[in-house]
Formats: sequence, structure tokens, C-alpha cells
Amino acid sequence: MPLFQVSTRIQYGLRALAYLAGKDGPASATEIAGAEGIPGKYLEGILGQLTASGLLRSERGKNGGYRLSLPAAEVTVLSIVEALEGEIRPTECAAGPGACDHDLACLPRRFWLGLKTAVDEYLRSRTLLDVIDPAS
Amino acid sequence: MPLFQVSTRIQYGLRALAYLAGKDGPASATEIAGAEGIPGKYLEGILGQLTASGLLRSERGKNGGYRLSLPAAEVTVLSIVEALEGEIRPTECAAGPGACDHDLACLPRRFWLGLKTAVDEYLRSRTLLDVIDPAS
DNA sequence: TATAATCCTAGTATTCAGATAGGAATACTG
DNA sequence: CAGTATTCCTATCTGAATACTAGGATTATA
Repeated sequence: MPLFQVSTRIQYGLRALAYLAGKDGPASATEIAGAEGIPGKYLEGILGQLTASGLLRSERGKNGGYRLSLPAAEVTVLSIVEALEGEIRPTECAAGPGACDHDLACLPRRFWLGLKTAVDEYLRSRTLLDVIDPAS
Repeated sequence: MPLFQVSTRIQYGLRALAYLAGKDGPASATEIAGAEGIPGKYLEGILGQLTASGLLRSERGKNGGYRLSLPAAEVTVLSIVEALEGEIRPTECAAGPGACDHDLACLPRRFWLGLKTAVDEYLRSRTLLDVIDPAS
């Protein structure tokens, strides 16, 4: 139903990163899941993705866990979203020219691309620090 | 997978309205569907919603059809989206305070509300005319 | 009366988000 | 070396929603 819906994947990922930003030293998936009320096994997968994309660094074995690769101020929300869901694309049209075949030129395409741009700019202009800082 | 996904409902609705904007006199659902390559019966439902919301006016019976209630320049895309999908809401959090229960205050809420605002502003600032005018 | 249109209600099919489950590999610790 | 706590990998399930499809009732025109 919604035009844009933020998946639990992104919400959980963001909250997990926010939790890690408030900690020095690694935190395990179980710890984060407990603190944030997120299903543990589900969160594991999300943290794995964030690790694969380079936003997190993981240490295996006892006393292991996850920690941020960068200071919170250097992590844009766009990078988080893209790590978890790939590139943002409102419509097939927006994939590029030739991607749709209505009329001669798909007029709405420019419009949807503009929306994508607006969203991208918002997400790129905010960092993890902005998200967790009540005074921003 | 996408952060924001424009449903076919909205895409079809927008294209149908764009078609009507380029015509004087009513067009039937069948005509629009044929011109735009949209499943006819499916489009009927969409046009019905747009009519119920006041964006279109319909005439039944032979030679009937749909026409815009207002000039294209006075129809914001936001009104179209809301007619077809209701209010935009990125997360449960964004519904208002108390809608989520993580931590003491849900820190990401402000962030998601900001995203909603950015999207709303974009959609409110564009009219149907902007969508169909190649020079805008 | 025939026709062409909107309007109304119900059903289906497929996809996907959101998990859940079980275990293998890895690394500390006593 | 044994135990334990962790990440990592793969597979499976499920409920809900989107995207249609179907059939017909109602209404207006010619």
C-alpha cells in the first residue's frame, strides 16, 4: 500500500548500527538483538550484509562481535540503505532509457527520477550520527 | 527489496491521468487501456478510485467515460498518490509518538519523518502538468 | 432494443518480506 | 584439549499484499 515503505531490514539495520555507535568494543548479534528487541537469527543475516558491504567489521569466536568500520559521522544513511537493499529505483522506467515502452518517450520517467534524486539527496546528506543525535 | 517502490497502481493511474490531460472530452477505460497498454479491468478499478476521490468525473452509459475535474496544472501528484494509496508513511514510528516502543525515545523517528517530509514536498510541488510537459 | 459505458463484488496467482532452523567454521579460555 | 561463544552459510516456511481476472448489474445514448 505505501508509496515508500521502509523495510524492517533497514529499520533493524539502522537501529543495530545506532547501538554499535554508542558502544566501544564489539557487540554480538545476540546482545544487539536483546537490547533492541529484534529477532536474533534475522539480525544475524542483516549484520552479515553490513559486514560484507564494509560498514561493519566482524570478529569470530568467543568475545567476538561486530563494530563500526568508521566513525558514525562518516557513515551516510544512503550507504546503509544501499548495503541492505541495493540501488534505489522507484520504477522500471527509472532504470534507464529503453527500460519501458509506452508512447514515444516515457514522460513520467523524468518525474520518477526526480523523486529518486530527492530521496537520494536526503539520505546522502544524513549520517548515522545525525540519526542518533537528538539535537540535530 | 526497494526502499520505495511505485506500485503499478500509481504508475497506471498517473499515465491514465496524463492521457486524459491531453484530451478534451471524455475517454473510456477501454480507450485509455488500449492506448497505454494497461489491463482494462484493472484500470477500471483505478479510475473508479480516482473518481471517488474527486480527481475525475465520470459519465455512465454510451459515449460516457472519464475526464479531469480540474486543469492539469492544479492537480498535484501528491493528491494522486493519496487518492490511490492513502497517506504516505515510511514506518510505524512515523505514525506519531507512542507508535513504537524501542528505547526511551525512538531516535530514528525524526529521521524517517524527515524523509517523509522530503518526499511529500516533492510530490506536492509537482502537478500533473509538470509530469507531462517535456520542458519542465 | 441494442450497445457501450461505469460500477460493484468476488476470486486467484504470484511474489516477497520477514522470519525460523540447523548446523559448520572459528576463536578465545580454563 | 574441551567447552563455549561467536560469526557464517544454506535452506525452508508463512502470511500478506500486489496485480490481476471474471462476471455481471446498472445506466445512458441512439
